[in-house]
Amino acid sequence: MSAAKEILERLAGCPLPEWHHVEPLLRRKTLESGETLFLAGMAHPYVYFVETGIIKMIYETCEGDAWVKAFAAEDRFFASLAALLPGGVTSFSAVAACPAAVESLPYHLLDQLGDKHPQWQRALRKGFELYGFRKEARERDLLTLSAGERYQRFIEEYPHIAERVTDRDIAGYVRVTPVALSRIKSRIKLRQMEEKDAS
Amino acid sequence: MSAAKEILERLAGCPLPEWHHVEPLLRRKTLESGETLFLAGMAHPYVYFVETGIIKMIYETCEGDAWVKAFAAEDRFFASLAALLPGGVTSFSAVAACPAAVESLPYHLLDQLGDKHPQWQRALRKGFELYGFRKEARERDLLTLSAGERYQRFIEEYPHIAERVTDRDIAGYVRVTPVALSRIKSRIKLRQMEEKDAS
DNA sequence: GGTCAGGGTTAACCTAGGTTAATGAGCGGT
DNA sequence: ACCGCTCATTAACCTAGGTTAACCCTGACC
Repeated sequence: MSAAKEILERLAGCPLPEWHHVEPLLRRKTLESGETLFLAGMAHPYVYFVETGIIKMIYETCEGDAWVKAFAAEDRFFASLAALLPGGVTSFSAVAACPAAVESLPYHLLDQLGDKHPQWQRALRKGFELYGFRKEARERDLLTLSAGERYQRFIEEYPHIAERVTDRDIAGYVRVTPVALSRIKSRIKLRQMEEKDAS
Repeated sequence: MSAAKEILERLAGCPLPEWHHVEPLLRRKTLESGETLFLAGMAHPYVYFVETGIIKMIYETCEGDAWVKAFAAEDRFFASLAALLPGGVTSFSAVAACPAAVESLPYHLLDQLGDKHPQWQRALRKGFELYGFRKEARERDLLTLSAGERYQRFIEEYPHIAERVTDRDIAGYVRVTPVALSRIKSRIKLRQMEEKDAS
């Protein structure tokens, strides 16, 4: 069973018809750590499904910083929404944060199947619903939390990701420099020591 | 013609069937500036359509800050995605940033119509697509731009909103305090003066 | 007219995080 | 074993923004 099928049918909540039309267009790709899946600026209307490993989506600024928009680990799907819209291009790049295997499908195929079958349309809508839900949470964290709080929430919420990517990437996600993240970590350690001493 | 119908049919790209089933559940509400539409923490599975005015969506922290997630002006729709999901609650409040009139529809109705008619399902999917697209852009701005750049982008991209809300709300959107925004503005003014002097 | 409240500005001070640079640990390649 | 690389840490210094408080302006209300 392909990761794509599993993920899409979980979204739809039912089996999806015409999978035999999908199969031949499903591309599988394995990536080494650090290998690029796609680059910002490309027209890239594909949806990805993570089979194994972790993909990081990054915004690269002209100053050379690389801020991490999101991580996608096993069983997640992702895409550049901007690139799915007609004539759109990705504003971020996707890079393997550790050895990974992904599957991809062209969005126009999903779009067509959506117009033909309510089950597919439902899967797509649920997919966008979930995507929006995640983005809403990310936006809230960036707006309301301090850097230290964002770090703590990240390691609590995604421990399975935190332990498999570099601190550098975590810093990019938390939106601080690696130096600042190191300081934040030592501050936390210090506080934990103090609490232990007090008790 | 209601704002909701106009917005939804623009999303669908075609007329929507069974509008007579929608009409009786469509609620219209006018708000004075500062009046609350809904509060964070509520179960609130409704989609809103802005007829006139501007609604701000805000995250209120326990420290008493109010950060502005987004503004919705004329012809926009919005909802708390988290509250649309079964059992979910809003994590933000919606407040009129100036006198406003909105229409609302219960999401379960849209969900049902989506399951019945491909046109409705398409409208919903396009709606989520657009919502995700906007959130993606917001996330990028928060990750890659400095406070000053975020302010400049905001007044360039949404001049019709910028001139109708208070600086206090703009500061909340840019994610700085009103004091810092004032400083940013005077810094920009200073730079413009210098450029004029140089030329 | 006077008063009051809220928004915007400015100044003084403080803190968190950015910047640069030096140091050391881990690791693959030769 | 050695080199070279990347990553994490630490220190020194700097800057942007937070905090507090004083001030002014405007508009609503009495």
